[in-house]
Amino acid sequence: MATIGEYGQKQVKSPKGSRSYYRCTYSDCCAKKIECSNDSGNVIEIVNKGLHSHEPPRKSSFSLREIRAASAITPVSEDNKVVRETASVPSGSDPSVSSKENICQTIIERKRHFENEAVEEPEPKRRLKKDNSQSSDFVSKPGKKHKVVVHAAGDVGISGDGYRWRKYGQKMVKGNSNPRNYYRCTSAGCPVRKHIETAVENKTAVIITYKEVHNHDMPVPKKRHGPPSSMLVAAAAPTSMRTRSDDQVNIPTSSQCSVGRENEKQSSEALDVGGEKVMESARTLLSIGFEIKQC
DNA sequence: CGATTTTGACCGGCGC
DNA sequence: GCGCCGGTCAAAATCG
Ligand SMILES: [Zn+2]
Repeated sequence: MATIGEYGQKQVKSPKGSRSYYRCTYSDCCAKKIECSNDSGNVIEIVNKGLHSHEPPRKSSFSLREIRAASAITPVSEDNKVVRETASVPSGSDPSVSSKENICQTIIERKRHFENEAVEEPEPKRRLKKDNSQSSDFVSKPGKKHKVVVHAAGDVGISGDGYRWRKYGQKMVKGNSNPRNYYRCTSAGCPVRKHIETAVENKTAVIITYKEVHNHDMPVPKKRHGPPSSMLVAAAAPTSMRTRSDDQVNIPTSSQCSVGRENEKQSSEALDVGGEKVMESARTLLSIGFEIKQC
């Protein structure tokens, strides 16, 4: 789907056939050309997309990424920013497995709790056809675990878990105008994956979904020269979110410039799937959403 | 020059 | 069985 369409393609099976794909070298230019050739070498189809809206090649001393970000035609750029911030923040829960387990347990508890509760389906406007995918998914999902999304506000410190992540994909998901980013732990043999997506509404909110658990120590201890002992356990603080179901945790500190939009509490709270067995075998899902205030 | 991002293509599942 | 959709791959580009 992407910005325009990606209808979902399937054919073009054999990677053999010449499928030359050209793109304008200009980073900001969307012009693309695709040449589809048959095995015989004859060009069957040529697709030209986009228009060259730029002057002839020229050297740009600015990094392309910055230019892209600067373009900021859509609010998507914010997302990138968020991601970057995420990667830079240290703090992390305890590297030990126990802490993670704790967190998982907490999530599960919440999930169950909400399961009984009514499912909120705001959808003020737009999408009235069969786009009830969200609600329908939740309801109809019988024995499917997957997805435990908890919306909890917290300190930005949580965003950085201290691990190195390599982005391996980005996709637009239905029902959300913001793209979802896919990350994977850079450590070899570590199956941990992470999805980050901006909330449907309230671009300042981000939903992070962790999958699996790390089987290695933190590769990025380079932060403080001091002894890395005694971390801030309060960051995750699974116990902190007990009792009150709707922890409207507002950002205590670091919530400085709210820019144009004020702090909408909004609170999407938790939504999840109706799964009986949440964690199956070695599969552990953990999703945490939190709000980020950026200047 | 290696690590990481970018991005279209591809795959497999599921709903209709 | 087709089409939609979420997730992943991998080559090129880019960063550090
Ligand atoms: Zn890892």
